[in-house]
Amino acid sequence: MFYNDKKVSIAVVRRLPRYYRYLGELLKNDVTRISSKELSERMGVTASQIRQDLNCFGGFGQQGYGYNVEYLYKEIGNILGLYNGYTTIIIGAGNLGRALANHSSFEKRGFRLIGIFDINRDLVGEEIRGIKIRHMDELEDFFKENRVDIGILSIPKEGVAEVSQRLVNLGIKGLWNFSYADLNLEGDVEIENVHLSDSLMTLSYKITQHKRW
Amino acid sequence: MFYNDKKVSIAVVRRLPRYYRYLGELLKNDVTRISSKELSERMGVTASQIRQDLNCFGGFGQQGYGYNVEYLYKEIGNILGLYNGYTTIIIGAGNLGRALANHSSFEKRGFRLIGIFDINRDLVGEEIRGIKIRHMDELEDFFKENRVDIGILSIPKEGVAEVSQRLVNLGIKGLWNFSYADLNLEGDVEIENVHLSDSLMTLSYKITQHKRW
DNA sequence: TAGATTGTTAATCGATTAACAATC
DNA sequence: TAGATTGTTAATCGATTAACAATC
Repeated sequence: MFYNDKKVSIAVVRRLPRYYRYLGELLKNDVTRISSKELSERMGVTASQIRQDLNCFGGFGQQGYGYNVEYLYKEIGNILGLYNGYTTIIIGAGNLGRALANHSSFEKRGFRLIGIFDINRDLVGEEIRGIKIRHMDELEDFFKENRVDIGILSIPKEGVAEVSQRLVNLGIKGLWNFSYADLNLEGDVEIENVHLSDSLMTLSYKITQHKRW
Repeated sequence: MFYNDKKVSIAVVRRLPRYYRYLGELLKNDVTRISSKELSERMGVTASQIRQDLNCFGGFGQQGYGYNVEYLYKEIGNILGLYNGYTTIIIGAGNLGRALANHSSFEKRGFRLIGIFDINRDLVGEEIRGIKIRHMDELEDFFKENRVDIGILSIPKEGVAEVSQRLVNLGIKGLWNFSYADLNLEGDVEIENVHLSDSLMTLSYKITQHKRW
């Protein structure tokens, strides 16, 4: 069977990492099989949704049995591209950039941080987790010597348009954007925005509209 | 007219901060009025969606004229609760907690950081942006002396269940959760999760499924 | 007034849930 | 085999888009 023709909605995709996380926990607890019903109860979603979601990518289960936890875990990891050894670089070695560089859980998911860049020459040469900070001028040379898949943008919004376009021109595949601007780029690149302020304001809304208060 | 009876969907709410951001930019550029059509073109959404979204909360526009930028900006800010002077505390003064503490843009949106807590006694007394780090043991006393609205959870997932329940028991209104676990709490609290790994995996999926490669 | 644009209803589209035959 | 549970189709629900009368 071929599933690559169906267009999978972003809503489904955004649920995959959560399935992956729960399956990882089950695996850690030596659970070998699970039904969509039991998983749905643990996760607080419907069993129907789980089966629909998974069937966007293939028939991973077995009637009367359920799903093999390890197999499903690996399949979802594969769908998410976690075994492709994607490399990342961080642009902007400020507080957020440093925090992300030190966040070991990304490595655990198969992402490899290979470079950190900043415009501040005072930081150049400093090392974070064994990776030295380079000046932005070295970016083009770095791309000649390394395959860089993902750019992590932890710079103020003022510089992000120019820098991101530069990365796209260098052939980067994806941008993980923490700067508070919407990227609008010429070229073929995937973008994932993390707008922390938006998230905090959403929480603020929920609190404000809460019935109890 | 009263709009407080309509249940506003989370999809609408999550778009409000983005409207707020664009309106803020317009205001900065001295634009005094804007139509849903023009705003829709700038933002890359439909004019219909903008009008529908806004009308969940009230009729902020005027036929034949459009929307007054400053008025709409302030109204949305008010809906989001940005003028309520919400206070925040950070739990976990590791890399991420520090980065969030130094992130001045939250203050710009009206949130006031009043405390930072950690279990590591070596950090206690240290100051970040003038706010000294306290030990977790001081949490209860701190609540006696301060109104705390929002808890920012930047701790490893192992401790988050206990700590968050403690905060809820102390009467916190909202939790902004950066730890890689889903909170499941007894009590009345609003939760907003920021699962960075999930976001990175979503980007990884987009790259992996991209047609060009 | 005439033109522009909203607020709002109706139509469409997509996502979620329910149901059940297939089958392990 | 009988029971369990999937894969998948059909029904429902909700969100988005289109249309247009109201009105500034």
